[in-house]
Amino acid sequence: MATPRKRRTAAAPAAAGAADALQLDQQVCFPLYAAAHLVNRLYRPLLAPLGLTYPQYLVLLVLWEAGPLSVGELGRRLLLDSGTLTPLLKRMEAAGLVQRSRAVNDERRVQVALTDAGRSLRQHAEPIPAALCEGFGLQLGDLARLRQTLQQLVQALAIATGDAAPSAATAPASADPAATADA
Amino acid sequence: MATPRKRRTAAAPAAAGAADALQLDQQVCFPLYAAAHLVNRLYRPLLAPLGLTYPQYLVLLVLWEAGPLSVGELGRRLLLDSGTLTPLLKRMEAAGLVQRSRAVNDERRVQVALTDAGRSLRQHAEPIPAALCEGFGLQLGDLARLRQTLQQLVQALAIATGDAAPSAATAPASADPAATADA
DNA sequence: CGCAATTCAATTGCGTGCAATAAATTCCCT
DNA sequence: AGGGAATTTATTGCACGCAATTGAATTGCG
Repeated sequence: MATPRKRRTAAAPAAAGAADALQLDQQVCFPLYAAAHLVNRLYRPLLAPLGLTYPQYLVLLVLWEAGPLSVGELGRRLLLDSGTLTPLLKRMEAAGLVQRSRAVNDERRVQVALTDAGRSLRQHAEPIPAALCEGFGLQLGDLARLRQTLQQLVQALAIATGDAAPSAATAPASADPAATADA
Repeated sequence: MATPRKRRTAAAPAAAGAADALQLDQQVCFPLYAAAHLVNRLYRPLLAPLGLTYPQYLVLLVLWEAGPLSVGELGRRLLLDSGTLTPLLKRMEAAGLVQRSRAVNDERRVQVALTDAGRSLRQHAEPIPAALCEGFGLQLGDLARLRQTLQQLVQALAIATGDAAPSAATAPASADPAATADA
């Protein structure tokens, strides 16, 4: 346990203006990156019994809420592109959770619809959000504030990266912002 | 632009206790997940000219700050395991940025040290944090608060997932928490 | 009507992430 | 000293995630 505790010691060679911007501690993106992966690890044991990965679970969340959707609409809501979604949806189809079929009115589109198995998985997923909040170690108020800030951030980043998603992924939820914040 | 604006309309079939916990809008993890990927996309065009990916950039941040480290110590600070780091470090070695060598006192360990090329890349990375904050769309205060909350979250998640990292990834930075918050 | 531009999904190639396992080295205890 | 447990890195297999490209279907414009 005696890690070589060598922390900003003697010869700091380079530009140290005011709190070096290249220091890991000063970065916002690193804890964002790390938290996202850690949350994924926390989900894994909860989703594995359902045979799901986290992005697959996200697809189900959207479909449970908004019925059959095209691949493109799914990607717009989850901020994912077809290169990610197509193989993922094929796996979910092979698992019997969704059904993919060309839209009748526009043969370019592929409609993704839940199967009975996919629909009935919902009840098994019900306890997941609550189970997750266990490991969060944040007050409910902090959690709601975090959610709101992250949604703002996603909104801004989606614009900055060119993914203008007007009614997706960042929707203001129409209710008061301090409502329950789930996993 | 007329997306099929079908938002919690008529037949909401399942349990709607008080703001359904399975609704995407209610989740904290989804904007966390989405923001992490969007940040990655924002980094990409900045890092590509340096021939780096984001996790490779993180490795450099740590090495610039804390000199030669073993693979394990790198993983402890970045919350990554050898399955991720080993091939990544091999690519960085092939690119001439780092040098991997067995430690003399403990042949199990692999020391990762910067080469001259890796060290000199630092000056090219200096403008990156500032360039990123462009697309963030948050006040500096919000950004600092977000960073602090995320660091708390990482701390809690690291404990919950078993990665107890006492002096890594979440270090309190020893200074005042409302200091400059960089990318 | 005809044809170019656009939209949409799929494919390819590469780089993470991580669980599970393997292999080498060191530690520790008797 | 000897031998099993623990530590450390590497490997394998699978699933994202995304840029770039392809190919099919539709739209739009003259």
